[in-house]
Amino acid sequence: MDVENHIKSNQTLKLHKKALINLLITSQYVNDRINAILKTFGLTTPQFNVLRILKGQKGQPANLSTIQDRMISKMSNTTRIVDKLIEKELVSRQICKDNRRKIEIFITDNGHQLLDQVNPHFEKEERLMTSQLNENELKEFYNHLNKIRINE
Amino acid sequence: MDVENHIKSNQTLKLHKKALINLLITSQYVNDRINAILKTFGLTTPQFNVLRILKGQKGQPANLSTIQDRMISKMSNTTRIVDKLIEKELVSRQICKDNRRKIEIFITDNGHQLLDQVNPHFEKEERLMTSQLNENELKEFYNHLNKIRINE
DNA sequence: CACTTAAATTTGTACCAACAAATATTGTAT
DNA sequence: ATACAATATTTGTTGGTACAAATTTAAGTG
Repeated sequence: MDVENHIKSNQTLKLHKKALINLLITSQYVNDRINAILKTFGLTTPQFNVLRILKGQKGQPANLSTIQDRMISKMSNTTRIVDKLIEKELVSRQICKDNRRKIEIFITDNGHQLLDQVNPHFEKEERLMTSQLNENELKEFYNHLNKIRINE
Repeated sequence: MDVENHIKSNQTLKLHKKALINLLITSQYVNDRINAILKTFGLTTPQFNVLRILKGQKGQPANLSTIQDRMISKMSNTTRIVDKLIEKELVSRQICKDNRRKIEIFITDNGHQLLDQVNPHFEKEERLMTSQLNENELKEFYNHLNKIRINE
């Protein structure tokens, strides 16, 4: 669907505006598709991301700052996301012996099992959403995105 | 910044994954920049969007369904966004005479004045964020986004 | 008119984000 | 050792999102 149609605009927008609006609409679309999958497993996107980060630790624990560093959206409340995961027994938390300010977070066996269930669906959806773009187009798209964040 | 670096991934990701993650990171970036501007005027993004939609009505009122239709993210709670704007006296609400189920929302003079103040800053930021892409690249970028939403 | 269905909005709940302030622990300087 | 700064996490508050259920009013049917 065209952007003007999507937001039901009655004026003709400049291309750079349309591109930015399309970026927001499309990321919303991607988020919605991902949410729909995760929801069937009782997970939210940030919860899933925390689990993936912990899995990436390969047995090593992570403290909250580390998790926060690796999140796509650097938000401030990893504590409360982890709380939810602990309720579901997907992760566990213990105070770091060396530095009692730090909290070590582990993924549990339950957590691993849930990830293994979710991942095939997740990756299928990722492939589907990018299936209309060939390698060259993906590369272009990637570079264009980088140019928007040029002043980051 | 590269995507792997951004999420501190230690594995090499496939291009289609990197592109999708970059999409989410970049839309987050755009949202953050926009929020930063609106915040100095005491507005949130959805509040600003509702104001813009009402301005686009050119004197005509809008009901809640209309506003919702034109929002970038079609969320369910226009009522509460409008409540915030009424508190700030940027919009007013009155029950439609013809159909008392419908609520007519108007932008106030205050609302217009605030929009006139915000818009130059907003448009400057839009131009800045797209300044590294020429017209042809913007067109490509726009088309690539559409291809991701192909199954919409 | 009574009854049912549909439309438009409101309300409730659970979760997340942004921000600021509070708390707890460690490190450092004198 | 005491005071102070830095680090890591937690907590409180406001605003937003998604979803479902409730409410209100309008419209249609016998």
